[in-house]
Amino acid sequence: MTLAGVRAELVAVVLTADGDRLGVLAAGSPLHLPSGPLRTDHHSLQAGVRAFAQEQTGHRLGFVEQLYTFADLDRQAAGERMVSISYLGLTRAALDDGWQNVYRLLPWEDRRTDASSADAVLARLRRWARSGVRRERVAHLFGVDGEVWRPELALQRYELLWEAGLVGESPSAADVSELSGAAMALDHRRILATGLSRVRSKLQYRPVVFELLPETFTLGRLQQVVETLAGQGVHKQNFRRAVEQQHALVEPTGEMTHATGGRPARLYRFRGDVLTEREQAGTKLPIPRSR
Amino acid sequence: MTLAGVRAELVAVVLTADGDRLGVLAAGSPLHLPSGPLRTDHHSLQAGVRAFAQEQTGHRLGFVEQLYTFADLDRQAAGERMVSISYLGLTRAALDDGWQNVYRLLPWEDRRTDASSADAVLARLRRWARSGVRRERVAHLFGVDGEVWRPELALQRYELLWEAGLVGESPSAADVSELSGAAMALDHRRILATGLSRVRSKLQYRPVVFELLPETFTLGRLQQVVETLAGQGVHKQNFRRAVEQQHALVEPTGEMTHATGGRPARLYRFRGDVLTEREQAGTKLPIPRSR
DNA sequence: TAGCAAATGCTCACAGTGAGTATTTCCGGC
DNA sequence: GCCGGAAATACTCACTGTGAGCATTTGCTA
Repeated sequence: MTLAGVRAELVAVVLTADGDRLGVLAAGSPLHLPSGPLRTDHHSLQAGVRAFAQEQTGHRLGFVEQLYTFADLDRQAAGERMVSISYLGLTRAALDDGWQNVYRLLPWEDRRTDASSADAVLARLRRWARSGVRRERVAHLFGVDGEVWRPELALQRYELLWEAGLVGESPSAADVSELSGAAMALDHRRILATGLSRVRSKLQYRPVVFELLPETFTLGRLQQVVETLAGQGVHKQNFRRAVEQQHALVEPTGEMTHATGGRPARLYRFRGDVLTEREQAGTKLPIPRSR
Repeated sequence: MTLAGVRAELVAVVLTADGDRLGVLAAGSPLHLPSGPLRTDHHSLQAGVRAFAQEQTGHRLGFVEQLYTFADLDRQAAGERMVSISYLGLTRAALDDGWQNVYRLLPWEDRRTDASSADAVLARLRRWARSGVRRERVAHLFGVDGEVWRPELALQRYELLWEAGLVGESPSAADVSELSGAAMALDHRRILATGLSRVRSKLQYRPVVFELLPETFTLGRLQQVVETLAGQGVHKQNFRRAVEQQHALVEPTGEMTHATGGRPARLYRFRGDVLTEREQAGTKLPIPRSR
């Protein structure tokens, strides 16, 4: 039995939504997500993430949540095993040169437009997936052949593309640089996909986007942020209905803004008790209403 | 900047359902979840969990999934920081003395009966939660005052009880041994609650319980396992309807069993493609059907 | 043979949700 | 000052999913 020498590091997927663009903090070539060693002066992992993110990037993280811990052997360096604990962080910032556009790093995840880049990936995928099982998987993950597109499956889509050799870092990758955009270090694109999946999942049961919006906002702004994260347009009228019905989520401030280009819009703010992180969605089990 | 010396260990929440009892592997006094150091001969973390679980307990794990990584300072020993990577594992076994009954360690999580133990906890909680915010939290998590009980909030309920000093390991705990059952080491009860939350969450979008059932089974058996995990009874007819509608989940084998005590029941098996882990549920966003 | 137990079959009402139409109210340009 | 565009806001409608309950089947056991 061989005990491993271990080094531990934190890796952060820091996202921000600026208009219709989704940004992630990453720098260098190949691109690295911000990361740093685990230190003893961090009270907790979360505190560690907040601290080094602020030090390295100058951005204060609002929402922080653990994603996944990686420690596969291929991350091992010189006899010491590397344990990477990845975190998702949301912050509010304008996209400058510290930020990368997520939808250039995972182009197939943006379905807001007519998705020409997605089509390119899909065409290559179809060639790879001739057999039944692969084909079903493609259909399920990419929402074709009668299946629906699910934004939150970003990680599984990445994994499928990796298997198919359609992202730059695949072992079997050939000429795919135009499909997956800029090179990313190690498995950082996978970690990014994990973060995107997570934030989209959270979006489903509660618009956990208040970290990405100013104090007050219009429903149109809120919808835009949601669409930016989901990578997909939503039905405007129904979106407002859903948000407004979700009592205890937002409330009108009473003020209006005229800066929308059309009819003036009511301003809203998130209600305080939303901040106490109400977790999780309704069950799908047929549970009796009574009792 | 102080770099931490780090030790890494794996901790497993291994669950099994035996009839109406939910079992978790734990031994010793106080009870320890099975755990072991991270070793270099493990290809991956998952492989490591499978290996040491099999070595320590003799049980082969079916489903395995990472839960959470803990590394708070209070887990630190002698200058070396301990990073605990916890995993959920499901297996099929009969409850013998290696197993503990989950609903004795988290008694308030069992709502299948008239829940006298849950009432005891709730009474203490109400005394603790007089103020508005606390009261709302209690209502939300414990499904009182018009709110519904959500099985998958097990972790948040544990955390609330911990804050309220109503579990044995709370810093502010008084005479609560009768509420939370046997003592558990470190934060192992929290990790157990995390595992329970996770398995219940997964249950919502897909009955990921085939690891807990034999090759073939009746819908009644399936329902019993689901109820055991969820800690809650479900509506029988609607449960069958849900399962049967969920095409591609189960299929009848064509055989019947007479061992049910009533009318003979059709036997079912899980369909093969379920095993390829179709992730995640339908979105709650009002996304247009067309396109 | 009666009665029980569990499985199975079927109906119904209602809430939630996707979708579409219509109306209001500002701005900018002419 | 008037007109068209843009966005916000308001309402309606059909359909489906889901909670609930009633009814029937079919074995076993007393």
